[in-house]
Amino acid sequence: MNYLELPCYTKTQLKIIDTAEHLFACHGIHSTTLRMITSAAKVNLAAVNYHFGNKEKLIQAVLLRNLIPLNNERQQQLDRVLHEAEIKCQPANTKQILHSFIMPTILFARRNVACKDFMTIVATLMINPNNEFRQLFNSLMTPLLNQLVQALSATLPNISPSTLNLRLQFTIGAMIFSMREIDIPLTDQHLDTDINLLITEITSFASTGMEQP
Amino acid sequence: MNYLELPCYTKTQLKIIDTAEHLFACHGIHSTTLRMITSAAKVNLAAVNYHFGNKEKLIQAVLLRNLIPLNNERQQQLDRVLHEAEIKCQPANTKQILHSFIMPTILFARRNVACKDFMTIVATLMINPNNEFRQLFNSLMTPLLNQLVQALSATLPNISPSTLNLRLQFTIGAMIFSMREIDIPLTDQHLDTDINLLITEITSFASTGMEQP
DNA sequence: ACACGATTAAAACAAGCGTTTAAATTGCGC
DNA sequence: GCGCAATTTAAACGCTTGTTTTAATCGTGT
Repeated sequence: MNYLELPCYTKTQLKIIDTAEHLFACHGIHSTTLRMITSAAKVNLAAVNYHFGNKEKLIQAVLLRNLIPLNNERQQQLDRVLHEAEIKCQPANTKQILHSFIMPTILFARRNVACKDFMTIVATLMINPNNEFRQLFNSLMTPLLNQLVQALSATLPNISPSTLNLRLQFTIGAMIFSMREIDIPLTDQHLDTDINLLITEITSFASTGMEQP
Repeated sequence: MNYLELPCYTKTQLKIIDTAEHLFACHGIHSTTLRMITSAAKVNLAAVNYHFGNKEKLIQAVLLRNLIPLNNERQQQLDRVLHEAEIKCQPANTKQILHSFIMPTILFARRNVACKDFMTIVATLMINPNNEFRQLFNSLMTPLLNQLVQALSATLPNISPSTLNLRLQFTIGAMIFSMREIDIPLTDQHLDTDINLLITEITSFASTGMEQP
């Protein structure tokens, strides 16, 4: 359920999308100009309008190209966890549920530079309230997040759904802030934590916080 | 220590700063034009350049006007917690330390619309890696955050400083995402949680996560 | 009431923006 | 190898941006 497909792009279109993705993350979506994108991608200025229609549709293409596979993977992991729990006739535990969301996200963010860049775009989207792409973003995220809350509710029936909502929000915030080397000026040491350690750390951090009475 | 002072502004300057703060949060710093600011503030277009020099210095003024009082308050709370612990001749507990940072932040974010708007700007700043104001931001935050890590280290000597760093990063992420009604599409219910409940929730969420073995 | 610095006002500036146009070039089926 | 559609190119479009300029107005000390 909810598995979405992607259009297939030509080489020029991919050059543009790849470059745009990186520049969007570095300088922000609105500060990135078509001239920056096309000159970095070594294509003509008019190529964006020719291949995508306009700048906004290019942004949407960047979002969809990354969010659809990522969400498909998250959905697959959650389905697996819920299915295994169903077999054992008992609800999945908190750590498993959160892991099904956190693990694919961190793996994606660490896959390569482009993916890491993309997560910066997503983080900016989530934080900015009046974003024109929020509706698109929400339509992609809502089904999965609702399933997560539902699964958590089954596992933690003593905690009210509104509290679970709040704590899931905390969890997503913690995850987003852990994904890239956000230079929170804690120390000057670079945070290139081992990826498996990072996944375990954030999952147990969120789980213990989620389960507290 | 580390208490900084603010310049005092004229009425016109304040009108501009107030308006800019709101528009920056709504549309992003770079998407907000001087014409948007000056027309909303009902001042002349040239007023920004006359009073602040240029747009960048206006942005810095907005940052300083909010961050300096907020950080002074955080510093005061941390000093108080550490002082009380010193009197009792035992390290402050995790919850107290985190509370000294979280409580002033959430109170500030809920003070009024302008403050809430400002936190959106801060969140965007923290997420975007190549931001031109990061250096200014870091110079304001580093001293306080280092003290926090140090205090946590004294309380939780069995947890490595790098792990504490990571978990403090989680904590800040959770806090940032809880501060404004980020429309994470969980449910369509509006998240106007009671402010004291929110502070307790996030403090204990972060504390239990911080203390796990 | 006058003078003079501080502030506001209106207009213009060059530069950069997204987009469009029209011509040049490419690539592939026949 | 020709022809035609797909793509690329270069140039220009109208518009908005941050900033500057020059003139008008304000406010206060004498």
